[in-house]
Amino acid sequence: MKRAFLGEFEEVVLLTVAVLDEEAYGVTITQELEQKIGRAVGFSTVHTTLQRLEEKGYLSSRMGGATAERGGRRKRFFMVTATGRKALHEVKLVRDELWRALPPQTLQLMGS
Amino acid sequence: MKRAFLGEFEEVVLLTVAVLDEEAYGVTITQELEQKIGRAVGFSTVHTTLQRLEEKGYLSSRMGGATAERGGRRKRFFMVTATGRKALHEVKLVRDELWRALPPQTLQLMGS
DNA sequence: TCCATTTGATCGACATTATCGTATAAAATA
DNA sequence: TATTTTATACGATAATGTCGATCAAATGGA
Repeated sequence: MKRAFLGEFEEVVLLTVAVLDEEAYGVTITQELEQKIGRAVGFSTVHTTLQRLEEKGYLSSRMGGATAERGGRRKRFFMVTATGRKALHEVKLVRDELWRALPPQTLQLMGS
Repeated sequence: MKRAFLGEFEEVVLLTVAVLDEEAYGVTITQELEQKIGRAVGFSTVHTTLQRLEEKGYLSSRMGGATAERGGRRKRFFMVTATGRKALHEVKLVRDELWRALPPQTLQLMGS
């Protein structure tokens, strides 16, 4: 494939990282995501996607330091890059454009 | 996978069918799609996706009759089903919600 | 010190989607 | 009925989506 663009799940994960801002790492991302999309997803699913998004340059990450919590491995925090923001913006523009072009009666049937 | 939801490309194809309303078949869908998303896609790509969307119940189709045109095979027209409309609506709600939750400074960086 | 517990990240594998290139079908017309 | 035109169907491969299982690091006690 030549594409290497944003997949459907990749997009919501990227958005979720953006929403969490400074507090985005595996666990919080998974929780917020589940809450927003209304279904459960495995940690590994999210991690895999985060890794791919980083490879594509849409995310960057850094390891966090020790905290006051009980214990546990260090967190890897994620941040959306400028490229990532651009990609999000672009797909939104395309969809908004399509939604605007929908026939009125179709919109009505969806009650939105 | 248990999911079988709307993929990213499937979503724009479904939206395009909705936009074209009565005139949605392979060729017109491909053209409209290319125009909206700003890149070329093969007919076969679109056809494959249409078929999957129909299998999932998001689209229904019927064969068109003869026309006054030069010649050529009959067209298969597509229509979005109620289920399809619902799916479109739902993914939109999720994304809109996420966009609303973005921190202001992130939005600002995107200039939207 | 060192081990159990806690919290997260990483690996490997497989299912589903995205995408092409090529082949095939059907309609009109010469 | 052969040819041209317009479209759909098929087969194959790469990218994404999704898990289950494993590994890593930090901390509090024994």
